[in-house]
Amino acid sequence: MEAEYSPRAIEKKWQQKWAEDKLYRVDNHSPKPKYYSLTMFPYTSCDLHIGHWYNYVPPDVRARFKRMQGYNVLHPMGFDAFGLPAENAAINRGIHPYTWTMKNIENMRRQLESIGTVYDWSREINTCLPEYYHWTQWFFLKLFEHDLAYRGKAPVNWCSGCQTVLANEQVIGEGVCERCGTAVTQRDLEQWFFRITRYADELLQYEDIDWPERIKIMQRNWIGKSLGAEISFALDHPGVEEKEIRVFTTRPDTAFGVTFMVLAPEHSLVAKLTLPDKKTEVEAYVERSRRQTDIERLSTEKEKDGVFTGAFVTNKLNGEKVPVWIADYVLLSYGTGAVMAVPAHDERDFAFATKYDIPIRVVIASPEWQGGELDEAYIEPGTMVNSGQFNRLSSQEGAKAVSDFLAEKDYGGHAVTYRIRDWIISRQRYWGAPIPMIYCEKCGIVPVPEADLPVLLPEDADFGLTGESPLKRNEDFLRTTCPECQGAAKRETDTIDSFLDNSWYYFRYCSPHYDKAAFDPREVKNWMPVDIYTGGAEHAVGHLMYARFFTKAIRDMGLIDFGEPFKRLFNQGIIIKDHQKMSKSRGNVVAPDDLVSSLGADTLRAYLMFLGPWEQGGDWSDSGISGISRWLVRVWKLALEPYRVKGKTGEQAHTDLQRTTHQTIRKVTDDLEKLRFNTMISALMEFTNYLTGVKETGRVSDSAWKGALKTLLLMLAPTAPHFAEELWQKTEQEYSIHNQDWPVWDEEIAKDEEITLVIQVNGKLRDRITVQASITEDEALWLAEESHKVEGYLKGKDIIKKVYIQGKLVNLVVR
RNA sequence: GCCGGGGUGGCGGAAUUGGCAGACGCAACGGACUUAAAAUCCGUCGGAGCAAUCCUUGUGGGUUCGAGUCCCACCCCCGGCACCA
Repeated sequence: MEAEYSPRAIEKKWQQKWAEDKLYRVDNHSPKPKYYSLTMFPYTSCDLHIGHWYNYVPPDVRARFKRMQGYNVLHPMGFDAFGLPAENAAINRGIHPYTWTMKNIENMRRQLESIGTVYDWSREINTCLPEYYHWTQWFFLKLFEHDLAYRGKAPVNWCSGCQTVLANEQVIGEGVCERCGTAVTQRDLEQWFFRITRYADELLQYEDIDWPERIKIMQRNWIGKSLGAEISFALDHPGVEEKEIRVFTTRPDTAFGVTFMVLAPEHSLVAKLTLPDKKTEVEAYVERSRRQTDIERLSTEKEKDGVFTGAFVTNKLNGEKVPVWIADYVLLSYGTGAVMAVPAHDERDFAFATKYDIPIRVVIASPEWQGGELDEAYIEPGTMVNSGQFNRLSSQEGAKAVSDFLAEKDYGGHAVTYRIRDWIISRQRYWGAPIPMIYCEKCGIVPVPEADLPVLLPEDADFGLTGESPLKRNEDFLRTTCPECQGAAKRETDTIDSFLDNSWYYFRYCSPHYDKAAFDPREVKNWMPVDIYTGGAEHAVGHLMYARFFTKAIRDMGLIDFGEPFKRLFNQGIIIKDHQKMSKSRGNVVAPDDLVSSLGADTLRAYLMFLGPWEQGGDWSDSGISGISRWLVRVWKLALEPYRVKGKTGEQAHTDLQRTTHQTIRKVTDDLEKLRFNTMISALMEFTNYLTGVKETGRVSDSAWKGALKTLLLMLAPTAPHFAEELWQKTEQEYSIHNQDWPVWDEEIAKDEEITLVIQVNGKLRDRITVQASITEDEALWLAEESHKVEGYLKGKDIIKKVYIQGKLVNLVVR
């Protein structure tokens, strides 16, 4: 009797052997076709939980499958190591972020190794090491050189919890910090920006990539392209230089219905326009909106309010004077920060006008409109009325006609506006790559020369949260000399948003230790773009959009010749427990280390893939995993307990075995291609059950049996790498199973000889008969009508129609 | 409110193009083995009914010879966005 299946013993053994043999070393110069399989690298936190495994195991299985299929597979792993959480955790524990991060990485690497992943660890990257962030800084300089990085003052998102500025993409839900949940407020600050808006239009193009519809929609919404018109309103105000205020509208067809204008409270003209007797009220309103958090300010429940400035502008289209108000429902950051208010055709304007008793004039007639007053805003398209020469045009025609007219008269014209804002990358925190810029009194903003990179992050820092970078308090760091005039100068002390680190890591994997540049262009040409990228959907408008922007930006610098980094994107679901998200506070976290030591990595790998469709996630069940354990033990016995031919071997048993084997190869291969891991496991289980029956009856030759068993082990290898390797060795096959070819199927052999013909009467199942797959329509119909079970349903009725579906069914329609 | 995804046995989930609903597994129940239990093996397992048979994929309609699958209306759950002029 062979040894029992003991995962603990075999897993360690093989992991060591594979590492010694450098089995997973990726060769850059292989003649095989390349396949770049990328999984979003983890943020360095304390521990990997079962959710991480759910992210890493299925791609690992697929990468192993692709290797066996003959591809040269790059399936690397690394760590996203800079950023606020590490710094916060380090502060809380009173240790240095570096120490904390490196300790975590060590643990995470150990955990990732323990699950039997195929990563080539010689390619590991770590974003917080100088050999990496040297090039993050270099890219910053390149973006600056190409006018894609600039310093500017703008109202920015401020998180008082993290004491730093956040990018728009890091503000989530109703305006809270994605890291700490604190309500975000606005501050006017000088910051570094990346000009992602320059790529807004190109980012809307998805023709060349295979991405989930959902992610594309989220990005489209985030970019928020709106077509409309910009319209100039004449301003003639004592003591004010500006002679116009421009607004953006998506409804130029309503321009004759403007009865007031609203400026954002922060608009630069507010102070200049406000009449002396309105000053107190206006200033109080501006002050109040400045202090509100975005949650308060943007709450849709809040009643719209505002203040009249006392000023008027003239609508150039009809010569009417309309009052200028300020209100916080108008955002400075969108359009021109000013809107023309058309209360008859906009809900917000309607509410506002009703509240302050401002006239409401209908300029778009609905088909039902009789000329009376409106009870609510009519926002649908209609026919233009009260609009001078544009009357009787439809909204659509009118919008174009009005815009054309505006352009002709130089009153404005067609315009496009985006919701997306430039990417703020300054962080007033320690744990990040220093922004490689120098401020010189004489020369102004001077980039650090490339030769001086990296600008090292000093080890000693005082992490107290003050709202300013801790680097500012480090004199050795702060004081420097100007690269241009050699005079005394100061360094930029803010650090780079870690989203830049992870916007280019997949380029680094191609040549992870290259020290002459961020990447070796030949290796990038060899490996990029990524063939499949897998990870969580939460990165839809953050990381995934930044990475696309980054790739397009460096393409335009001539560094690469493609604009999309990830050909195919796939988002896995999340794994839950007892219908709830796993979290420490709920106490329902499944700890993988314990499961590995009790059940084994292979069992856990197979179970994670079995519990549900990968894109949907699934419900973790402690008892469910025992089904996988039992299955693997059954396979173990099937392979190791001797096979005995019983009686005469039969031709039929042999063809059956061949057919089932080839059908299983087809199913498993297809499921792996389509990332349908749960049904792949089912198919392997069915095949196991089938082989158990074959073994019991013993009607196939010893060699046929061995062949089928070998195929089963090969198909198991990606899922259960240690288990399959052990059985491969025990059945005296050549090491290593992971270097074998993936089995292929023959469509002819996989073909069914016999089929079950379904007989229906009026669409209801009445009989099934087993027939040759080659049956003709006439034979099938004849058999159906002759069926004993069907007889009763046909008695006394006329068959008015006979439906025959090749190889499937007969439906007799009777009356 | 808008945009995605989803709703199938006690549970997780299967079901190419509209063609045998419930694969595979868990749990449960019955049996074998055992002094006993665990493990293992064999069997049953959507509901009603003694049975023939009938009912059954969130609800209600529709198209079709035939609907889990397509169309219309609605309900519920999950995720995202939400004053964007």
